[in-house]
Amino acid sequence: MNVRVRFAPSPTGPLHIGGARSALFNYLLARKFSGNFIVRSEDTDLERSSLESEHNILEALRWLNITWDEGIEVGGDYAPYRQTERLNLYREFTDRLFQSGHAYLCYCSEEELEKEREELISRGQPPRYMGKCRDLSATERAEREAAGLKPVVRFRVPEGEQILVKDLVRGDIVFDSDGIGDYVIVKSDGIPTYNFAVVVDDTTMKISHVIRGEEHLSNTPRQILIYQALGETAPEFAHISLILNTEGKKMSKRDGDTAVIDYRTKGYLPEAVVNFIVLLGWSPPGEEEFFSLAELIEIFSLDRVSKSPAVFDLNKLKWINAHYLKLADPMRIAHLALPHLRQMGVFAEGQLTAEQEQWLLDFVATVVGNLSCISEICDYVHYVYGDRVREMDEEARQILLGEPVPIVLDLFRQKITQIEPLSAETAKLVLKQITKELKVGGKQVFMPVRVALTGQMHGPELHNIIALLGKENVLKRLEESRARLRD
RNA sequence: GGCCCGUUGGUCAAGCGGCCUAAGACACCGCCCUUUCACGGCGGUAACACGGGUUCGAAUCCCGUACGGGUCACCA
Repeated sequence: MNVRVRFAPSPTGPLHIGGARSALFNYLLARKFSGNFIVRSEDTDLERSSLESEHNILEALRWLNITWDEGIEVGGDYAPYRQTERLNLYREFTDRLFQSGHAYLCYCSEEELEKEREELISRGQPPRYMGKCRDLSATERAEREAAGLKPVVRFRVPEGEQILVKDLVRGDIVFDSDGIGDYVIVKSDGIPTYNFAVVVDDTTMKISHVIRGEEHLSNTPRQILIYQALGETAPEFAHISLILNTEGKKMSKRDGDTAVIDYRTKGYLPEAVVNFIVLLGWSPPGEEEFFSLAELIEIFSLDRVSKSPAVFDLNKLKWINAHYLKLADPMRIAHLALPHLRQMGVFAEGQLTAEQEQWLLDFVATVVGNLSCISEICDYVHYVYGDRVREMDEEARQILLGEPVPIVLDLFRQKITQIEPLSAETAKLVLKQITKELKVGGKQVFMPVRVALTGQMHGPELHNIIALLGKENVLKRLEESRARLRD
């Protein structure tokens, strides 16, 4: 069987984590079985849909390296791939449903429907449409038309039927058709609703597997009913669990960091985000946890997808990202870090000089092991850039008050002044010589120099700091610390 | 409220009736390495929601209860 899967977001906001995971699972399955992955747009909500959101979603997918064979911007045999461009098709299918008696026009007003809903709830019944317009006669319809009422099209839900949803991750689920009221399939403005359009699209695009979020599970029987009315076979379904925030609620825009693209600007690597996302709700067969997209295609399978919801754990994402950061080409990290450093004023706009480029590369190399995302590099700038020493805390001051400190710092200044050229290697040598000449422990040398230079007791490798700072800044910082000591 | 889904450590999760005195990972804590932070290495704390069955035997199967979630739109 030819595997054809799709990701069909509604372009009403940026791509969020949950959507990215649905897209990823679909993509993985398509690649695994040499099938097709389709991306389309469910933009029938004219109010909230925007091209901007659509762009954002596609951009985020591309960033994650989730590519599609058919769909928006790439085209394909089943184009168009935007629902608002497929209106004629939906009309055809609506006609088919009218002809077979599965659909009818409904003229009920919003107020009427609201009243009905309230009554049902107060009687302890599920709110649903009870079928008032089900069997309107031709004259009754004409009356309402004459009164200027705009009808919607409703689907006639059969009575007393059991609807079986065979779900690839949750097993068989049975729904009772009596719990479902006749629902709207075409709005009064002629635009189809989701439940109808999705069926028309999936069936005409020959979709074989529908992998989507759990929130669609209770919609599935409605859709199956339409497949049956149309005489089409429904695809296989797989409903994956929701992704929750730390409070255990469904992740929503309000939680902030839900937009995938934000992770790019914060300096997460796409391979890390993919690796993290796939581990939410899917578990690998072995103990290895790091996977490339290519490896995931090999080993991914729906039967290791979890039924229970997963909480988004930023700690784990950071850890995974740190891992990929260490593996990545320093040049790549440098380029990604550049905008952050420009923002901090370390670099002006425009082309870097060869010297600056080298400095950037060295900087990245000395701190990349400590980063869990690239924007954190900003926290390290003060160590290695500029001639001013950072405000120091009491503990650090104490270090400078130590007995042999002036001698150590003096000797250090002398040697630094003389050394040519000043590099990480020569700086290392200088430090070593001082411990030898003064016959003191390493800590007696390193700590005072570190504090005098950075104001901090912690930080990157000292010799790298010295080299990155450069002779001039080192001497200025030394002078500043000495002045402070005298106060 | 009806229907539907879910419930293993703080988090992600393995587990598909005996291998479970429940794996692994993140986080946390400790130790080692080290001039510092980190990286790395080693170790530790910590869980089968509850109650009934079924079975020689249940985290695993069944039924209830509780809790969480989804859905019931002219949103998708």
